[in-house]
Amino acid sequence: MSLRYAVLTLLDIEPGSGYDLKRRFERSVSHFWSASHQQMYRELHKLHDEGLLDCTEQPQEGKPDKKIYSLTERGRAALQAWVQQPTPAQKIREPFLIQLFAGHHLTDEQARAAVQRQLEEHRALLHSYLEQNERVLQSDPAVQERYWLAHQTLLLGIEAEKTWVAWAERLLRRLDQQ
Amino acid sequence: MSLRYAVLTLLDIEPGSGYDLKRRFERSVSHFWSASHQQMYRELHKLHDEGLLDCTEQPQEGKPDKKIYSLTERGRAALQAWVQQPTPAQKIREPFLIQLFAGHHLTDEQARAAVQRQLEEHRALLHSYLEQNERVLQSDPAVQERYWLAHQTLLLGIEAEKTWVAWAERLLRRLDQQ
DNA sequence: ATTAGCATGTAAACAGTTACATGATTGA
DNA sequence: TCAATCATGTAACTGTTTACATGCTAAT
Repeated sequence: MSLRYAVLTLLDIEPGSGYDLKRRFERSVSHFWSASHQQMYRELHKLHDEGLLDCTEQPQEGKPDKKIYSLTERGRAALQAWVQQPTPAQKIREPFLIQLFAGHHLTDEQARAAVQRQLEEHRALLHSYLEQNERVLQSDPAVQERYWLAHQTLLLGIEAEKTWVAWAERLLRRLDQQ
Repeated sequence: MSLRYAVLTLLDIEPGSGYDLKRRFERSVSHFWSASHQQMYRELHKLHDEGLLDCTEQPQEGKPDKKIYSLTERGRAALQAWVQQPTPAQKIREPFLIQLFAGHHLTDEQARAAVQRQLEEHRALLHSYLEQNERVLQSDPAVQERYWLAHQTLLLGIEAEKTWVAWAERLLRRLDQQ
């Protein structure tokens, strides 16, 4: 149920096509949501059928037409109603931690390599969130003011990745000592 | 695909029934995996059909029979093979952060209440993980030694919840200043 | 020539949630 | 008597991933 509101939220900030949306998910909300382009298109069709989105086709030279979606009155009302509802914290599902939990099947060398891989992935995420943060801090102060709560989500993403990185580094040092 | 290996991992440590398993998920791996009892039973049937699990029925007085599952040779081999494979980091999906991202639809008072609710949930999680940790630290040192990597996952859970709590508290102070 | 990016979609498989169903025991 | 715990299951639905499909442009 949350994907639809993630879609409505981004289109509320700025209208766009399914393709646009996919990229904006990757660039601006990947620290708390992700979705494939198939999910986008399906959700956009559904929301359009339900009258929460308007759609205007925009012809382009040498490229397929773009279908630009934007919120209708009802769409904005639906988003506003949902935003005010309590939401339970998401359950975590982290396959890598299952592997560590079954870690007595690993040699120290294998464990080291696995942790090292995760460390690199999380360092890369941290790096990209920090870059995003720099971009936000250099943007129009009036926009920053308007979306300051949205910005807090990025700060949480940064803190979460720092936590992962620190944990993985500590674990690697331990594995090295053995 | 990961649920099956989570199930195999727990049954590898100690055989048990679907019901047992459900409780053990809640008590010992809830910081990185969760599943409903329906998922357990379905997965157990599948794994049994595929020959990765043995099943022996254990009659009980005044209670329904228990079906005790344990790993077969092939089950152990399948787990060991999977544990050694690289796994990509899980994508995050946190509905509450969508709500904050659309936070310009909230009054300060509504935002405060929402953050407060999350803070309480994460404090409760932190508390329960710390309790789990105490139990681990008071258990048999030989067992602690054997499962020290598994224990690392709990330490990450604790750090992650501390990060959430600290973030939410900072955000609340900010909202109060407004 | 090949790869990457733009742009949209269908179909099938897999995973997860919610609701319903049964039936016994134990404790408040 | 009512709720909780033990113990297992079916059915329907919703959500997510993976594979396949088309076709154009721009850069290497």
